[in-house]
Amino acid sequence: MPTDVLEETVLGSIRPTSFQTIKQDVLHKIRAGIWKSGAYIPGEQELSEKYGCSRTTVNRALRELADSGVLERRRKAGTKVSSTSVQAARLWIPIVRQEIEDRGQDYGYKLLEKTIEPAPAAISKILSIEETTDVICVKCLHYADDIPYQLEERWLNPAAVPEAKDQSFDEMGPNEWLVMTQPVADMEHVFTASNATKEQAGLLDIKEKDALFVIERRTWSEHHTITVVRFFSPGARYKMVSQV
Amino acid sequence: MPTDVLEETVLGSIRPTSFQTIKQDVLHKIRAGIWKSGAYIPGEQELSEKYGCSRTTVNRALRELADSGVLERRRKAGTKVSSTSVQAARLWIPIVRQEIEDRGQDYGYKLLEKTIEPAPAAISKILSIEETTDVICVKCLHYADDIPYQLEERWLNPAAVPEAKDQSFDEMGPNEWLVMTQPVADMEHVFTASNATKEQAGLLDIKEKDALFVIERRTWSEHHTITVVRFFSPGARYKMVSQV
DNA sequence: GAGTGGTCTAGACCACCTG
DNA sequence: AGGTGGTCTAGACCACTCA
Repeated sequence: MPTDVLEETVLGSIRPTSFQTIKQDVLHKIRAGIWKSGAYIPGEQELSEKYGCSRTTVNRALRELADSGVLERRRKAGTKVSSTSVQAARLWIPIVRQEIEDRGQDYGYKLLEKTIEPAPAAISKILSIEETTDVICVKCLHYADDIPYQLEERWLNPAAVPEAKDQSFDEMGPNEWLVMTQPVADMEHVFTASNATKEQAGLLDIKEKDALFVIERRTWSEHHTITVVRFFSPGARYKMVSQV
Repeated sequence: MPTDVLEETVLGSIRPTSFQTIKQDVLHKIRAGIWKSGAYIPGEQELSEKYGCSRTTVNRALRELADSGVLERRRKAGTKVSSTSVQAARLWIPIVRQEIEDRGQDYGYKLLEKTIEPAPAAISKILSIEETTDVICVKCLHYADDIPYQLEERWLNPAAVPEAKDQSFDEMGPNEWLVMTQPVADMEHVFTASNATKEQAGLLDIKEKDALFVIERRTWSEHHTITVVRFFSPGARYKMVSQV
């Protein structure tokens, strides 16, 4: 057993080397420059001996590091420190109400419009339905401490959620309603920026052309595209944070 | 052994039930509404018997689903389907050059400015250094097919990367240089939107006040904040996609 | 062909939390 | 107090891919 591992054992706990300890140690070795970018690191077998634990434990540590883009692994070739800076970051996408309440602000909601109309060409394409089909269109506004926080424009596929037709969305936003009633589904997010239209500026109490942070979310269930929604938030007030 | 598992076995492979099969089956049950939002699902022990595999395998499947926010787990309480729509999405943050070349466009680079100057108050705070300390400031432009794609404003902490002082950044952008020479480190990303200043508009060949998608990235090594960088991209041309 | 990572097992102990 | 998930082990077989 090499001395540095022995030190770890003495300094650390008596419990067996955990995969988390190994993760930290690998990160340390990379950050300290001991294992350089692009270089191959020892195999699982060797590491398990050095750390004095089973290969399964080493495997979990290295696997998780590979999942987050720190390491690259290939059978037979081995494991190396990632040289590309393509990093996988974890992004938490909260529901609006929670986001606001978590910051200790009062959440407010106002329905602006709910209509059932034939899908515009662009929307029918996104929802993968015929152009003539009716879709439910909901526009609403979310407030933080009575200040407009986010504008929501949503199209719902009635074939996927027929109950939405009878839902007024007067009191509860479509987001919350969907979360409560619909099973968890696959999502795709597209982030971009746009200039506020005159209408958007009026609703959000900002100036026309002010920068908006735009989140477009598509949601699928087993057989349908459920909904597509765009959230517009004033860029001056909105930040989305991700940490690895 | 229950019939549905038997079916799986007959329809699928002869190999033992893998954690991936279980993940898919759990997702299916959730999407199909068999396991509803907020409801508790069977424990690992019970599931391992139903799937005819070891508890370890079930554990891995459920753990990964919990990691991505689909399930919530607590000891003793059990595992339930997430009721909040707080979803963890995986975000791939590529280096600019790769991003452009992956789309089959030509990558171009131009250094605008490289100075060494006392850190402005805002930057020294972010880099966790004294205000009087010198920092390296680099401004450069990235092109896709000769069209301005992204404006980069970077501050480097000389204490963390002394070699950066001697680097001209004439030919190679600081991003690529850092990736090649510095060990992988911890990162934080903040996404927001802003209006282009007159100067930014000129450089990016857009109109003043046009919406910009802004990525701010901070990078740490073991002992220092290495760098803080802001990437400005025209919102009309830039999209960042994340999928679970 | 052979070495690496990818996965599964059966069993075990433990930390945490709820009832 | 007891059940649940969290983790570790030792061993095994396999898939992939490099030389």
